[in-house]
Amino acid sequence: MDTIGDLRDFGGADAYLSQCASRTVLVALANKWTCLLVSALGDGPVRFGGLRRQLDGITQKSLTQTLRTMERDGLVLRTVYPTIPPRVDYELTDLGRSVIALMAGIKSWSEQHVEEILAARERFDQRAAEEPQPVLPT
Amino acid sequence: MDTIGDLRDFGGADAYLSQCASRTVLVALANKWTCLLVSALGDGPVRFGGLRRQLDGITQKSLTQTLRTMERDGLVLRTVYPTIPPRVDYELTDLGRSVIALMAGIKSWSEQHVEEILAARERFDQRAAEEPQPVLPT
DNA sequence: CAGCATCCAATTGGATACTG
DNA sequence: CAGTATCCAATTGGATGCTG
Repeated sequence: MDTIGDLRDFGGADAYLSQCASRTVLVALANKWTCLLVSALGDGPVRFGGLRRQLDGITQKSLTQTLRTMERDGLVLRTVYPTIPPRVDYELTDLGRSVIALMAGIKSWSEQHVEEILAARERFDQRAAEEPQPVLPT
Repeated sequence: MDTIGDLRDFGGADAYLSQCASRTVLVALANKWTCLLVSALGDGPVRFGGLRRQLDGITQKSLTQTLRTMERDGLVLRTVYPTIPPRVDYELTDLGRSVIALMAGIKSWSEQHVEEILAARERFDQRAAEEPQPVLPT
């Protein structure tokens, strides 16, 4: 093994380092809307309105912003049909498709383990409430 | 197939729904620090200071907060040694270990595809700059 | 329909000071 | 060492109104 071989993963990128460009990629992926959008787009092209309905709770602003960022990052292809009223399709690029497994994985892990986590939260909050309070001078 | 069979994944949890508890789990996972912390804790117990050094750019406040949330969610086990000076170890629980693959996967995907994404960003910004500007009345 | 622009409230994040 | 507490700046997010 050569001396620097172990240090480099891929061209030396290391998301642990705040100045490494890969950190910006990780930040782009690691947020709820990107995760849910990649999952939703995993089945094929969807229109703006369709995504808005599927991602319950997202605002028009956040949807537009997240889609733009994903388009800029090369994850999403945006197709505008010059019809009236306008129609815009969004679909994953090859690059985008290569993250489906990870993003959909997070979504389904969340769904599979909700109960376990809710229980853990209750236990934690219960312990915290039972904890001896610092004595106050009476 | 029964009528509700297709609708339920796991007890009916669906992170697409804003009111579903699984959405809160997804939100907890889908952020940069949780992603990097799970990855960092994947190798075994680490002390607070060690994590702070490894996760370049994290503040003490964010580190404490994220670790507390993860502890509350049952992903992390916190062990305090009553020594002077104090020493605190953090390690993943079984539940936490079951997300390592996903979180570390995001980190390494980011590192593997940085260049591709940086190139996509440049192309996008280039196109945007070249776009015909709306005519202004002279 | 699929946006953009704007205003404003709320949450997040950093810097700093102090403690068992 | 491993925090807590606080203040304050910055970013995010929602609500609303308008447009090709």
